Amino acid sequence: MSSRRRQKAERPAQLLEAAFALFLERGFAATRIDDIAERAQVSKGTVYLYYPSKEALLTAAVEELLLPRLANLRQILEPTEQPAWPRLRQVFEAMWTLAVDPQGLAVAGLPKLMISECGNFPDLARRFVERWIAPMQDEVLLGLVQQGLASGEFQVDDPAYQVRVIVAGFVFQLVWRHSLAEFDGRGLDMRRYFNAWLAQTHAVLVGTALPADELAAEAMSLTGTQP
Amino acid sequence: MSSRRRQKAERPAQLLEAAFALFLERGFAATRIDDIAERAQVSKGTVYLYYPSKEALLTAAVEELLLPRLANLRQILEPTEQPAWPRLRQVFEAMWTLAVDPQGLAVAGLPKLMISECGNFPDLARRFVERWIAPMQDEVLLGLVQQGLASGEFQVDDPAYQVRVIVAGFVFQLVWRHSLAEFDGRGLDMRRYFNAWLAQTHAVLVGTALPADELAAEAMSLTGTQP
DNA sequence: GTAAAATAACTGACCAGTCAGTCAGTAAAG
DNA sequence: CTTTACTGACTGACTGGTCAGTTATTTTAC
Repeated sequence: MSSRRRQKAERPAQLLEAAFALFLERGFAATRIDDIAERAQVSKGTVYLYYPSKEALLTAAVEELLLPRLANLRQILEPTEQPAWPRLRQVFEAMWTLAVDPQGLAVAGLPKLMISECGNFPDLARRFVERWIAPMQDEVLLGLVQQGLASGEFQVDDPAYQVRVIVAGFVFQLVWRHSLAEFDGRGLDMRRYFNAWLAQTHAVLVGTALPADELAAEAMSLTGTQP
Repeated sequence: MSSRRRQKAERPAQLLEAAFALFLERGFAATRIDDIAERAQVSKGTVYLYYPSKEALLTAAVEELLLPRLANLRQILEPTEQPAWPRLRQVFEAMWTLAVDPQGLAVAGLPKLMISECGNFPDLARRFVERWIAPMQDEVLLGLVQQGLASGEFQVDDPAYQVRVIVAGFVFQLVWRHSLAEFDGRGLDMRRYFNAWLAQTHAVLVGTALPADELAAEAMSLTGTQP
C-alpha cells in the first residue's frame, strides 16, 4: 500500500489520539483545533477532512477509540465457575492491567475526562455511565460478590454499596493519576496502591486479612517532582 | 446601614459563589463573565470592580471562600487521647458532615473543580494538594492509624497506602456527586455509601466487621432522573 | 427642611484579540 | 493530466476586559 494511502488510513486514529490527550490535559474548551492539528502533525484544514467539528472529535474519541477497549475487559470477565474470591481477584488483575497498560492510557484517562466535561456534554456522560460504569458495577462485580455471598465465601452487609466503594477506590486512582498526582510531591507507587486496595476489598468481603502471598510484587512507581 | 452599602459588602461573596458554581458546572474556560454577572444579578462591569480578571475569580473562590471552611475541619481534629477507632470514627463523621452540609456545597465540590482545572492552573493545584490533601492524609488520618497500630488496636500492612485508599473512597463520592451522579439512573443514597465506606475502613484496620450499631441511621438520598 | 453638589456603585456599548470553521490553491501519486 | 490528500490564509462570531456615562445615596449650603 502506498505511503499516501497508509497515511490516510491512519489519520483518524492519530487525530483522535491527539484530541483525546489534549482534552484530557486542558479540557475541551481550552483546547484549540490548531493544537490538535499540530500534535497530530497536520494542518488545521486536515482535521476538518476527517471530523466535521470539534465536538465530533470528542464524541469519536470516546466512542470509537475507547469503548472498544473496555469491551475487551468485559469479555475477559465472562465465563467460568470458580470460588468467588479467585474469580474476583482475576477481574481486579484485568482492571489493573488495563489501568497501567501504556496503550491503555486513553482508557485510564477516560473517567477524568468524563468527570470534567459531563456538564457540557450530558448525552455523552449518560451513555458513559449507563453503558460502562453501571453495568461494570451491577452486572460484573456485584454479580460476583453475590455469588460469593450465596456460597458463604463472603459475608457483608449492603453488597451493592460495598461494590460502589470498591470501585471508587479503583477509579479514583485513575482520576488522580491523570490530574492532581503530578502536583503531589510524595509520588505514587501504583502497585502499592493496588495492593492496599486489594487488601481492603478482601478484608470487607471475606472478613480476614489478605494473605501476604496474594500481594503483587512488582513495584511500578510514579515519582512526583519535589517542590 | 443603607441598602447600597450592604450590597457592596455582600458583593464579593455573591460573585465568588456565582463564579464557583458555574466553574464547577461548566469548567473555567466554558464559563463567560456575563454568565457570572447574570447569576450574581449584576452587570458585567461590576464584576471587574471587585476582581481584576476571570482568573482572579477562580483563585479567590478557592482560596477565600473554601479554604477557611476546610480549616474548620482540621481544627475539629486537633486534641484528645482516646482509643484510635472512636477517634477515627469522629473524624469520619466530621468529614461526612462537611460533605453533606448544604453550606458546604462549595467544599464538597472543590475536588471536582481542582481535578478538572489543574492542568490549566498548576499553581493553584499544587497549593491545594500540598496544603490540604497531603496533610489531611499524612498528618491527620495516618497519624491516627499509626496511633492505633502502636496500641495494637489496628493491624494492617502499609498504613500509608491504606489511608490513601480510604481517602479515595471518600473523595470519589464527592467528585461523583458533582459530576456523573446526575446521569446515573440508579440514584445515590449518600448515607448508605458512607456506611459502606465506614465498614470497609473498619474491616481493613481492625480486621473484623463493623458492629451493626455503629452504622448511621438517617437516610440521605439523592435520586437520579430515570432515563 | 430642602435644594445643590459631591461621591459611590453600577451599567452596558464598545474594542481588541481569539478561535472554530471555510475554501481556493498546492503538490504528490498514479 | 487527473485525482487525492492536504494546506494555511481568511472570515465572522464570540468574549475578556475597558471606560464614559447613569443612577442612587450622602453631604453640604442655605
